[in-house]
Amino acid sequence: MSDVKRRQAKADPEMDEAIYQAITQAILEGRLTAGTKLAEHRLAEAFGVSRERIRKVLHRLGAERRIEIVPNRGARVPQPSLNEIRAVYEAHRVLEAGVLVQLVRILDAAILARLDAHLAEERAAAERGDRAASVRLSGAFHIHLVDALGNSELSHFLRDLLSRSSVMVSVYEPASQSICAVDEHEAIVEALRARDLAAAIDLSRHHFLHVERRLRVECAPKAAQEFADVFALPVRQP
Amino acid sequence: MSDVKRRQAKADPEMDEAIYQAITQAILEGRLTAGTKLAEHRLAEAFGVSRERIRKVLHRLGAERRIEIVPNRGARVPQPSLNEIRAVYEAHRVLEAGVLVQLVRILDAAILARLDAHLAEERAAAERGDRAASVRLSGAFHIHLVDALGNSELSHFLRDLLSRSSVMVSVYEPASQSICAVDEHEAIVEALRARDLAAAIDLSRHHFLHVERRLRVECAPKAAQEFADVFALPVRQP
DNA sequence: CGCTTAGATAATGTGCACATTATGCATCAA
DNA sequence: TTGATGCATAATGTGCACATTATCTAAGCG
Repeated sequence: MSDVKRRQAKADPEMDEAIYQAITQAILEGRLTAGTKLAEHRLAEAFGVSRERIRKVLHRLGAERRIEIVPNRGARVPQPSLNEIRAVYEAHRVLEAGVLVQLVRILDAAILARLDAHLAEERAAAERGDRAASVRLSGAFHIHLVDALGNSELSHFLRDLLSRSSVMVSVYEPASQSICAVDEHEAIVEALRARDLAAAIDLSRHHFLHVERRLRVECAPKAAQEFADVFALPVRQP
Repeated sequence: MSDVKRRQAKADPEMDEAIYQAITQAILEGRLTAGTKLAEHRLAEAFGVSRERIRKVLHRLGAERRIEIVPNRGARVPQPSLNEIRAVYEAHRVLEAGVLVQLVRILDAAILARLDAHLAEERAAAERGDRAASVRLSGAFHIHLVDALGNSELSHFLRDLLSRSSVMVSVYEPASQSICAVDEHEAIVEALRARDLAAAIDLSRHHFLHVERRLRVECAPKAAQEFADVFALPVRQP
């Protein structure tokens, strides 16, 4: 009672979210390579929290297909096959075709202005050779397209696909090339501005085929990482 | 030790899956109406399992947006607003447009044969006035369309949308009308057979607009249900 | 009479102990 | 040397006890 016997941490949804974001970001940014074992005890120690909290986050990640969970055998960072990657890209391509169909119907000056502003930003990053920004902005372009519809279902699905393809790119994509050609993005917006639906869909299709063609089967059998190095923030001071 | 003190149930993923399916089906079939509180203790008692098992299933359902979970306040069957329902239908419409774009490219005799077979089944159900079968088959038509692409990502997303719109229909749709007109489905297949993409998209679009137009705001404030009646199977014999 | 508030009660969140299962390793036989 | 087998160890799954939070009720006050 009055003892300092044990102190139970109060309900803290922010901590759950912080751990969730930390692991998600680590996978997206490639700090956690494919195939890495995610042991509950190790993670609990690295974050300085109890094992149950890690367990809850891990199951949530498993339900969202971001990690792979095998009963009684724990969780791993998935190593998708080339076919699964192609399926994700194809799904993105199919979805974007549908988005374009709807977009030409509701297109107005405000939407075009937002897309133009993004293209300018993207081109600036490409011209100054900022690869990190280029990767981020090339993904953001497709997010802008679907967000223009204002449909949270579609936006959520696309972000899910994009987060999955990001980790895939980090595994299979040769790092020397830029992800998306800015020219192709600009061409899509021009077709939209001209209300040329067939052209926009065709450009989008070829754009994705270009990206898919760059994929190579390059397995990255990196050594096991130390979680304390992967996650910078959870260093707790005594 | 050797006592019959307490017996821990061995790991049983099938039980988890059974409970998950039971709750999902109950929501889909309308046995659990919108707004019903899903108390952990009540569910544990109804299924005859421990509270932690229910808790795990509930969090999984919450992650998939099938139920609504508020921290420290428990889980409820969601009562979506009319706008949210429209968003789900719009997402379905946008996705199907993209599916049609890809479908006309890979269309062959086998796919058309499967679609024709389904249409015959659907028309037979409509002509004999089997409303239950009509509802089921009209949803299955759209599943057939996306499954023809053989992309599990797209199939999974569409099934998710369909399961969400099913519960919505049970809440908002007047029960006297059939969900989908078979004629409209047949017209879409005919446009596909003629490789007329623009017509197919337009037919699909109007088809969904017809369904959306039927939606009415009809709140169903039914009385609280007894879980023992809702879930038939978990009656455990002593 | 209406509003606020304090206590009682019920439901959810968390940590821990233990059961169960998988894995690594040494030993032995062919 | 290679393969199989049994044991030791570690990791995951589950139930329970307790802390925390929300909800309900009723008393008190303006």
